[in-house]
Amino acid sequence: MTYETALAVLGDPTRRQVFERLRGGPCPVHAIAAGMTVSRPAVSQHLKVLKDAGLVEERSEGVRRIYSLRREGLAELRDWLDSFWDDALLAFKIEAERTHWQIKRTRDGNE
Amino acid sequence: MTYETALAVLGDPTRRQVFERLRGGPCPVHAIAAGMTVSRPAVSQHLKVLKDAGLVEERSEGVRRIYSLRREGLAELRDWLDSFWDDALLAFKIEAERTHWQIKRTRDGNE
DNA sequence: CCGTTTCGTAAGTCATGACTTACCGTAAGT
DNA sequence: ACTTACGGTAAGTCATGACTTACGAAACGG
Repeated sequence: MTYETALAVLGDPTRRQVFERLRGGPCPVHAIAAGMTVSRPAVSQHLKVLKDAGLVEERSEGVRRIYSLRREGLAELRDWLDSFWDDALLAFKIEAERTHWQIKRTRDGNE
Repeated sequence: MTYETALAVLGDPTRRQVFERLRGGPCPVHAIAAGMTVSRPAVSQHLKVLKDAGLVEERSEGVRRIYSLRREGLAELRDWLDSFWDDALLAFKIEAERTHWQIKRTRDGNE
């Protein structure tokens, strides 16, 4: 989805914990909940939010629902982050063209 | 600071709006609030949170407080995001352990 | 000086959403 | 068929935090 959604969804610590739990690989719900302090329904609810945000995908295996990470869901967020550094480069270039001063700066911004 | 903080802080839409407003360059508080629907104190409060998270920095100019973006505050979050792809690469590498592939994702900006 | 601009903080309100327990359907084992 | 494991959904509670207005302090202009 959008980077806004990803940020809002991953902003919650518990939900992030669920998300990171899946870095180890696909996992059924009860196994995710086992390592956490909150109840299993709470985990289910977080998984639904994560799924709606495209950060996680679900597959059925009998009575189990196996959830796994969906890294593409993070792509927009990553691009958004990168664009901030593009901003810095752009501003740097404009500034360099506008003024002929010698510029000694760090890569991150003004000082 | 940590990527957890960055995610929690940027999770709020209004706060993100304040943050993105600063992409255009340093800005005093009243000017930020001018383009928004919420009150000026609300903006101040968001700026405080952003500053505590290291995402923004403040400088005084007379009676004005000029806020500007602090891109380093995003670095940890970006690294965290990248690490997800590292996960994928690692798993892939293990999978293809017999063939000696060189996989590389290029990105500038690393200090 | 005195009024204005700028901004942070205090105090209080209110909605959102993260939990809980309870319940239901479904699949599998015996 | 009965029992158990698994997990989604409903309903209700409760705390967090995002707002508001009101106020005080600091710099500046007239």
